Amino acid sequence: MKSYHHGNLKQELIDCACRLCERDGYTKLSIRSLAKESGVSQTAPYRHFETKETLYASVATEGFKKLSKACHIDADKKITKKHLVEIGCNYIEFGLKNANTYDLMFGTAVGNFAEYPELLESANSTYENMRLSFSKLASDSDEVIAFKCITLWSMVHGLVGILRKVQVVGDDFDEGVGPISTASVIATNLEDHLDKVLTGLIQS
Amino acid sequence: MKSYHHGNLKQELIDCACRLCERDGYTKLSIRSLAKESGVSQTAPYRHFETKETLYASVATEGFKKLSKACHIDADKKITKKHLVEIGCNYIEFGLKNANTYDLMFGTAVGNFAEYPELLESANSTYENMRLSFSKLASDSDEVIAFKCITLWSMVHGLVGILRKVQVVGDDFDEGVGPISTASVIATNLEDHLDKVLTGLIQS
DNA sequence: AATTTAATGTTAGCAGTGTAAACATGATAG
DNA sequence: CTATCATGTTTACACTGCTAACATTAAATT
Repeated sequence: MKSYHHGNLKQELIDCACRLCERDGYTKLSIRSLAKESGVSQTAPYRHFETKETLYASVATEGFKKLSKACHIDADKKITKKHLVEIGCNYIEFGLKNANTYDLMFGTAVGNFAEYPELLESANSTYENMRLSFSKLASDSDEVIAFKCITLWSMVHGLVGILRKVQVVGDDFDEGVGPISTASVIATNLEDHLDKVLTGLIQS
Repeated sequence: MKSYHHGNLKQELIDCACRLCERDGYTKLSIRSLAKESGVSQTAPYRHFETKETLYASVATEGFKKLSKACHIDADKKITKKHLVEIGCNYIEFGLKNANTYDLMFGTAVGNFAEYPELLESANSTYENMRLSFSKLASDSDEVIAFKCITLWSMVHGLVGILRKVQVVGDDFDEGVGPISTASVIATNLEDHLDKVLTGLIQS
């Protein structure tokens, strides 16, 4: 009883892609399998996504929207260092819990964000979130605020990458004081850790 | 006049893979093109690399060796904060100049380092370099040293990722005080930046 | 030195991929 | 009611990773 036209294919493809991407990693995602999953012919997705990269861009856009939401602090409240720590924690938590999507968002799968306006906007809004919070924390110049944003962002981004990678780097010489145990300690005391590194940053 | 047996195929494949990987990114690397480039049949590489991931692992191993070398500080000298800054700078410089190889080393192309002993060793030696330097900087416990390593590593790793990504994130609202200009400022004043963030870390 | 064995190469072929071109269907605008 | 256009299908091409069966030659064993 299914009709020739699907009706809502694009959104269904995106949803499905997000799911499969997070489950198996974006490398394992194929347009054909996606089409099959949606009960549609192999090339139907091409009516909605010019290339595979366009599909990637859509998945990444969804990712940035979720990340933005996860890092959003209610704007009415007064912002304190604690809030910044919370943002950082939420960011890292997102990166660790949505590792495969995170790879797509920050890897090279989508080469040039500027080619995908929605992706650009969602990515920038993540930054804008952070910018706003810093601007409410202290009356810094725009330059200083941007500097603090980039610094915090690179810190939490780096932690996501290293915390993930360390798990995979072998425990030959760990013995409770090596990188793995240490990473695990950091991961379970994220707030403390971020508080520490943020203190220096905010005072600067 | 070429003989049936190549003689040095494995090494030539690795070298060639490193070159192509850095030039075009590891996604564009195919075993078949690699074989053609080395003047050998499509499936000859399979005598030396069980799967494509094994080849990736070899390229990543080379990458970690180079990274280790780039971050090596002569062990005889007394280590100062300046040396740590230099290590960080060299690390970041490597990441930015060998971006595609860096992706392979820190992405998910090679799932489990433990399956590739040489990769494991070369990756760990990068860490070990850092560990040694920190241990010569101050008489901290092994735990504290490991903590400082992970923190520094995540900082420089994060900077590599963000500095690269920001270039690609659109400049709609940059106007000289946005993320792009800021990232560029940080990139051209890496030493200052690392000095700043390291000061807090070392004192902790 | 002759012969067996193992390492390294080739050929042929399968299943899967991204993508383009030509065609089919049906919702919608005139 | 009809023409148009968005959306779907079929077919096809060039490419991929990888396997199996076979060829060649270097190395080990007798």
